[in-house]
Amino acid sequence: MAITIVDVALKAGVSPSTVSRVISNDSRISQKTSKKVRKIMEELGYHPNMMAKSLVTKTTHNLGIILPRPAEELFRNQFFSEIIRGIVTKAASSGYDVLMTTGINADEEEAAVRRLVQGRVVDGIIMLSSRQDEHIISFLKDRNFPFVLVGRSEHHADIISVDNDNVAAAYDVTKKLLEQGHERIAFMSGPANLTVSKDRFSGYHKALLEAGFPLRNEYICEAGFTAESASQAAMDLMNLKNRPTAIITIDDVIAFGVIRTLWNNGMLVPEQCSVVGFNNTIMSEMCLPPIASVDIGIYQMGISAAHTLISTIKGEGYGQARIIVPHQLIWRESVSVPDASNVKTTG
Amino acid sequence: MAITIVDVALKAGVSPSTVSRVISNDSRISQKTSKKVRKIMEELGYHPNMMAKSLVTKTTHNLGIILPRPAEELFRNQFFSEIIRGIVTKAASSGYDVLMTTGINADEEEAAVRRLVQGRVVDGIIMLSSRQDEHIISFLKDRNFPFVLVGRSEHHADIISVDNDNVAAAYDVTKKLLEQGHERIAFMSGPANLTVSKDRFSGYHKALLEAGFPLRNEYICEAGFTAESASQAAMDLMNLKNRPTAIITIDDVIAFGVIRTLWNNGMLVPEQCSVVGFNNTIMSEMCLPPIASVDIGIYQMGISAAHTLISTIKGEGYGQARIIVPHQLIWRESVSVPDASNVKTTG
DNA sequence: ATTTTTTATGCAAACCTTTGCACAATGTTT
DNA sequence: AAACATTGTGCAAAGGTTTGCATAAAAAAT
Repeated sequence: MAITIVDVALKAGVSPSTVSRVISNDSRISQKTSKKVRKIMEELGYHPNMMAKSLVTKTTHNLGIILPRPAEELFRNQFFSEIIRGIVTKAASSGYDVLMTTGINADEEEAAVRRLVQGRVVDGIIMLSSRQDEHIISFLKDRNFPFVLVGRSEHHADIISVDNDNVAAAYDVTKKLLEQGHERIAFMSGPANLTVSKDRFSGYHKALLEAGFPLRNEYICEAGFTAESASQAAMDLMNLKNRPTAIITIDDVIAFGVIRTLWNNGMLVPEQCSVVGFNNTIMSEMCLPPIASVDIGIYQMGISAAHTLISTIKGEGYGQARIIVPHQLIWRESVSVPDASNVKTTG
Repeated sequence: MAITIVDVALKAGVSPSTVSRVISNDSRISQKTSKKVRKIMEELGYHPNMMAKSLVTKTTHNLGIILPRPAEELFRNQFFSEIIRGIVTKAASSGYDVLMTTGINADEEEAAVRRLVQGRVVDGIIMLSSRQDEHIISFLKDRNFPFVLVGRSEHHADIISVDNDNVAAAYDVTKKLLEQGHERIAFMSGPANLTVSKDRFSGYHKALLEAGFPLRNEYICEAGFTAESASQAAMDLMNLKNRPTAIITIDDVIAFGVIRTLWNNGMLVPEQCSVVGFNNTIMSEMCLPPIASVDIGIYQMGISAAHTLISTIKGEGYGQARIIVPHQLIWRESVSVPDASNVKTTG
């Protein structure tokens, strides 16, 4: 039988209420009593039962994370370890623990959320959105339950979210390539229906327009989630009469696939073609050549998400906000000024 | 005000006990009552308050994970996302959530553990040991609190742990290289004080002995945690009169560092020297050339750890066990049969 | 028709805290 | 010395479940 607050009270010759007040540093307790009680607590190795505490305070000091469903696939993407690291770090330093759960399918996922929310298991929830969780978002909103979305919701504008600006990031990358003299810049997305694909394409498009270059369909292509999936698209690009001098890819993995494909076919990066990735994963700095990429501040997003959620739980403002974490271009050897022989060709 | 079990009971015209029994599928409840109560629960959107439940059952259905302290550094290593993925997946499918916490320093870490254990926040704990947590292990053991260690404890033999066999893995790698005709095999560890460095070295040593080859000091060297740290050691090896025909490194990152260093100095892998990594991270399959590595089943370790912990919590056996997850050699292009011109040189 | 067994339900205590309110003791003002 | 303010503590209710035991109703056995 574990030792409780009344054991401490008895031994200290005070009431449980007093012990409770000592623990919460209630100003009304005298120095003397406080010291005495603390000593007994120490002696007995007392630690409050959090369940009992939560039951009365209606507070758990837990932050919930719903892991994206096909955990299998998505976890590979360094994204999740990075963001969770951010969340846990911030949470811990604010006195919160992080509770993770996941569901095998949409129904189970929703059940998990209900369990956490209605079962009062967590004080707030961070949704790692990579798909349509609109249903769950509605559920949380209806109940006015504290939550923040990492990413972007298409249907709900009036929620708290933490995200990066993919349009701006792609715009910056494209613009920088243009400044370096590249004129024939290709864009290789992931699966086209992903928001991130669309957003980054927009940025690319915008920069091109601004610089007065037309959008050329043969420079726009699509890969999947894997390096292999980039192969065909890469070769198609390089077989064009006016091959691009630079390729912007939507992810380091795809950039990797492109570089490997070119290499396998006797073409060097960046000599024959510059390649840019996204997300600045370990891979990008390790590759030969190291891949220029965009650090979209994933760790920082985790920190921000936890911070914002905790503020919301405590009722310190927010309530509605869209927090954008700044990105940063990381220029590496996979990019160079376009080769003279390539540059002069025009489309 | 949230809706409680008595709201349901009232509306269904039964007592709270009955509702409780309906929820837990108590066999004594009649079909009719059960159906009636379930309908009301549905209507009212009732969900039990887990805190209250935990308070009386002394059970939380939470698994705790203590994240290694310098979370910063270690998280980079894909290890943690993999293992957590395994843990969460298994936990979820067994009706458990996973609660993560961390401490900034040793004291905070211990405080966190006490909070979880004595505060009855979790039913069991998974320790991700990468350092001396002996103190915490003692604490858990003394209290007879369910926990499993991922890794190995030097001081405590009689605990449940999940690990891979690094000695055997390195032995297998070395043996395979010997079989391919390599005779001059170097070994590059990480920081030498790490258990993993020691174990893998043992395996290497053992295979060499068995094959009748002497241990040659100039072939044993040490790198750090990063690719850069491997540079000097790699060049030292290649500058030897009898340069090795193969290098076994303790981690893919180090293998990567070696490959890059050789490349920068005009040497090709595997033509000039074969290189083997460890851990089979994304990097190893993405590298040019892809790195032969050892899959030590990290995801599977997560699964096993969660599985074993849950069994222990439920009192289904275990109690003391050392579970070894099998490894698997993943042979890739960074290894080839030694070049004839290299082979004939002898030391 | 009575007793026994079985089946289905309810009562109330217990789990461990926190906290509003009342109260006692001490110190301060008139 | 009386009235008042201040300070420190305790009482008891509340929070939402589960569960051992008792009991009522129904079914089965005598």
